[in-house]
Amino acid sequence: MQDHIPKVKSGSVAATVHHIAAVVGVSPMTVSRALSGKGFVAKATRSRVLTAAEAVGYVPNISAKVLKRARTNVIGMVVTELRSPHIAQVVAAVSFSARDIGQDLFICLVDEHSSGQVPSALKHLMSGICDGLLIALPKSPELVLEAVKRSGIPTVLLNYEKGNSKMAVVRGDNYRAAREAVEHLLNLGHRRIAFIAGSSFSGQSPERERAYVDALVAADVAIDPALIVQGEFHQTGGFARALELPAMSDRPTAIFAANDEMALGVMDAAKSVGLQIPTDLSLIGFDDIPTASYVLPGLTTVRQATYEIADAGIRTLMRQIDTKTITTEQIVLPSQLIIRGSTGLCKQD
Amino acid sequence: MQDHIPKVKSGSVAATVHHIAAVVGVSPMTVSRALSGKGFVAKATRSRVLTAAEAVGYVPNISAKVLKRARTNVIGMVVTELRSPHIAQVVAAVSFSARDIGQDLFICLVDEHSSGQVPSALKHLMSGICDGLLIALPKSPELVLEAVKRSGIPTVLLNYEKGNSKMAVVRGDNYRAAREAVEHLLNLGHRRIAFIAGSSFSGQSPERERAYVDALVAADVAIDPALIVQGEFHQTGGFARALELPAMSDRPTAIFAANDEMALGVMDAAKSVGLQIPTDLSLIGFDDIPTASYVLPGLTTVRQATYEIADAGIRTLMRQIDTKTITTEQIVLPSQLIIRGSTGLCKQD
DNA sequence: CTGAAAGCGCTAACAG
DNA sequence: CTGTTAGCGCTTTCAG
Repeated sequence: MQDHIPKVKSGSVAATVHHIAAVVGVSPMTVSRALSGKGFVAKATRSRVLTAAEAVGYVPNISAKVLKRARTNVIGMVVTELRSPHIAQVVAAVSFSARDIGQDLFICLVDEHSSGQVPSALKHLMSGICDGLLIALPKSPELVLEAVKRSGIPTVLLNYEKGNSKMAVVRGDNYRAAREAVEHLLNLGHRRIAFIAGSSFSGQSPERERAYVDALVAADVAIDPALIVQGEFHQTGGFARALELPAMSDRPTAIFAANDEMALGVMDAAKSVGLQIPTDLSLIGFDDIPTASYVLPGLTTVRQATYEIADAGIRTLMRQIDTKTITTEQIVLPSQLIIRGSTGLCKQD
Repeated sequence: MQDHIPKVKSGSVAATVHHIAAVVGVSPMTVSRALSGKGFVAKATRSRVLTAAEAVGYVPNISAKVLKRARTNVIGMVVTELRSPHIAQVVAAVSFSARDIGQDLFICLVDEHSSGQVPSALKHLMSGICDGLLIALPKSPELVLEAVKRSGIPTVLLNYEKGNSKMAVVRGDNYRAAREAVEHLLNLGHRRIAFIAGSSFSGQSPERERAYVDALVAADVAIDPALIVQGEFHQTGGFARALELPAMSDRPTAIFAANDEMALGVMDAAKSVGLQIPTDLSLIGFDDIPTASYVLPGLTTVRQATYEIADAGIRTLMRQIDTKTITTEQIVLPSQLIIRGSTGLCKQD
């Protein structure tokens, strides 16, 4: 008595396994089997089903799958910012990696100021649509992470550098590369080196700052708190901080910015106050965003292994999904100091 | 005999209306009504339901809603590129607008080279999860648009400037503003003006080019095909084109680039070949990406009404969704010429 | 005001 | 190799 099968695929009504079954003259279950490739279906039957499915433009309804707790082959990604070139690169890389292994990616931009609430977009993402979640929140509130962990959905954190998250993390190395960057400046003779910090939420900037402090201490250079300033990861932040330079009594001869955008801000500010880079001021950024290699002089910076991070993130997530096991490994991929024209010998000896 | 109700919300099993119903001692239907606010529920009952829902951290299962063809309050957005600052701005703006009216946004990055296939991510987006679709494909293959149209899902195209799409479109003005930009150069005395085109897929660059041609013709300046080059909307494209300048027999005194990224590429290339901007070369871009106002000299450009476009796009889409009517209006929002330091008087008279 | 029934599209599990 | 049954979580419809 299955007479409530939708009539015919007409215009805006999507085809279902029932339609195809009716066309081919088999049961919906056979269609399902033929389409999924699981179980036994006669070759002839299968090809007829496949042809019919193609003809009606059949698209399986994810939601029905979700309800059956079946795999959706969709993974969700959560970010708080997309206008940052580096984050955009990470998202693009993840998107490519996902596609490579046949997974679709739904990206969600959640409000960084979500006052103690789990964003509803994230709730949606957790409600079964996705097989797993990739979280790249530069400002991850612990509360959100808690909620995700409790939900039990396979999750991997990207570029999150903080203790006790008890979730799998894949990130680029911050400390070692940042230390190398500062040592590069020290080797060039710089002693007055400023650090422009980003936001502290993801733990990345603090690690870079720790490396900065350690490198100076190891070189017997006293830490001057006046040289550690806040740039909030924005170009405007770097710009504003650099504009203050000429007024300083003993101005730094080099600046290490916690990301490239702030460094580019410094670069423009330097020009506007008449400081030549690298002659008057050496400059290092972090991330190696595309612009870093086009500006003049080229920006010395630290390149994170973005594609490798994305790939490892996806793979780690897929492993959790496939094995139905939540893991908590921490994968750290090395970053690399890229020396370009923005750093030079300190001439103020 | 509903004894197959899941026992208790335990850890990773999401709470359902049944759980809440069991806790409160009512039927699932009453819970549904209380939660949705539709239909009549005694005040006391409602508040008990709400309390219980809050307590167990209830999140409605979208997929179940989808299956019932109910509204999901999720809208999907499709883009082919996220690393372009302007597109990132558009996506961010759309995301904000969506949140403002209580809708969640799922963003999907689809492959621009999707060889004649409708990307599976898009299929998923169309399979009921979303109430509507916002499409901002700078390289929209008509095939994809066709598939979307056939599916009957409410859709709005963003910044798509091509005829016969038969879908609603919201976009920034290209022709008028581009013409104003070229006229600005003409007024400064420039006659040798080059145009660096972007890709032609979205129809935006061709419109800007048409404005360029018309402006020159109206000013009795002959069109020199050698001055119309292809930059593919990339910074590298603009950079490469500009590097060729010094070798030209009668090099242009001004360049109009179809977007800011190419213009910034030109800027860096100009520096590297020893051309001063605006002294030796005037430069105009398009989009007014954040960097445009930070570089030195500031980049003269055309600002698209990004937030207004996003807002109008969302509103147009919501109207379609709310009224269950597919519309095909074309909304064009004015763009604005922003004059900064990269354009100056032509000195080669 | 509340409940019961049914079914959205799909697929495990079981039965032929 | 194929079909039947049942049920995922929700809401529309109809009945109290």
